[in-house]
Amino acid sequence: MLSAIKTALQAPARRSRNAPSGLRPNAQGATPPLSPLEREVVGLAMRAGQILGLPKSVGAIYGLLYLSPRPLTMEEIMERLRISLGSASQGLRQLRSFKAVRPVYVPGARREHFEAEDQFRKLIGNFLDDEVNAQLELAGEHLGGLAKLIEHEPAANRDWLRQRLEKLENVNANARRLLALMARFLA
Amino acid sequence: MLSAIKTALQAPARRSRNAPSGLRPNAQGATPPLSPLEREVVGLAMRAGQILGLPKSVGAIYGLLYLSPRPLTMEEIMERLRISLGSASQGLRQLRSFKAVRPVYVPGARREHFEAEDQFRKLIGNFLDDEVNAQLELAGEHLGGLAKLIEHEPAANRDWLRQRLEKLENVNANARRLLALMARFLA
DNA sequence: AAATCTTTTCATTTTTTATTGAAAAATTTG
DNA sequence: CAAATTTTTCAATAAAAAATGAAAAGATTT
Repeated sequence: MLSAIKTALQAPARRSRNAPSGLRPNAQGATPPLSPLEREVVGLAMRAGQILGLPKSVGAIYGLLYLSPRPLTMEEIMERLRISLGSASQGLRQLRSFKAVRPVYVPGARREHFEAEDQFRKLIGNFLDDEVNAQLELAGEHLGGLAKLIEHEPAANRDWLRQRLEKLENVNANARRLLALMARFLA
Repeated sequence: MLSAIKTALQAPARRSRNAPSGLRPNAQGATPPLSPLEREVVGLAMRAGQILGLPKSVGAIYGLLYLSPRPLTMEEIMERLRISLGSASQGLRQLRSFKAVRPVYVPGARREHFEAEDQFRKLIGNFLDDEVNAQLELAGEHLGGLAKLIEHEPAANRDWLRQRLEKLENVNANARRLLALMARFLA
């Protein structure tokens, strides 16, 4: 686990005196450590994200924003989670890419602020579309080309292999149906 | 990617002369390289497995067995996929643990033989039960304890935080419903 | 348009995960 | 029950993934 986040999650560590490199300290001054509630929710989001194959820092950012009553800047995110500039930037980019997080206009603020999408329907819908469906289609295309490779197999196996490939195609088709069912459930 | 599997997938490489360490050469003699069809299906299984968070070698083993008209021994799996003893042993263990592969009795054979479970209903059902459901329950337990942490938050935020936590609990409940729906679809 | 501030990029470093293979354990055979 | 064979375990290594932070690029202000 990212040791900085581990630290942020476990120890109510005191904030380091030095500003993170390349950015000047937040105007407000001290960044408070994560509260117990925040630690829990950030941890939860990290685990949930990992199931979907996201880096821990990405889940952590989402968790922090989800529990924040006001939009946060990238700098605040960095400081509170104790992650680097690069992680914060890339994590936010990834979260924006599937609309789990959106930039919000904050009047008079120079820095960009972010807030979490809290409609999980949308979140999950996007994920199913972008990730799962894409994979299914890719697999479907591959499967199409396989039948003709059977000719290169020993004659004795061909019928059996044909059955197996057919079964794979059924699975693909059923997976699409299941996906559609899930989409309906979410709507 | 595991370079040996990469090799096995791409080059119709000639079998190495030396027997793999610790095992004497297969009685039948030469192990044929993967056929084009096998290469495709093994690759497909690797990718599918990765979506579920499995190591590539595990997906590869399943793919090879899925396309094999007869049960294979661990040694045959090692040789054909060109993976190590340890990977084969651990991969088979993992596959057996969620019943994607089962040992088959082959009369007169000393070595254990394996075949792939080809009923994807069962496979997916097991996966949903063991992995997804377990995670949901874990998350559910965590969520239960969070409400009392709200007391430690600034009073001004408490109502808002309560709403957010409530939403999370709804999501958890809905996810369970969705899981039940999927189970019904599979049956 | 120079200076200042903010964000992105990306080569390097760190961390995590997967693989290997020798040794230990278990099993089977004679 | 000893020898031979097969399977599992696990410490070491290799490969892959994530995080870091300095430098480049992009904005905004004065």
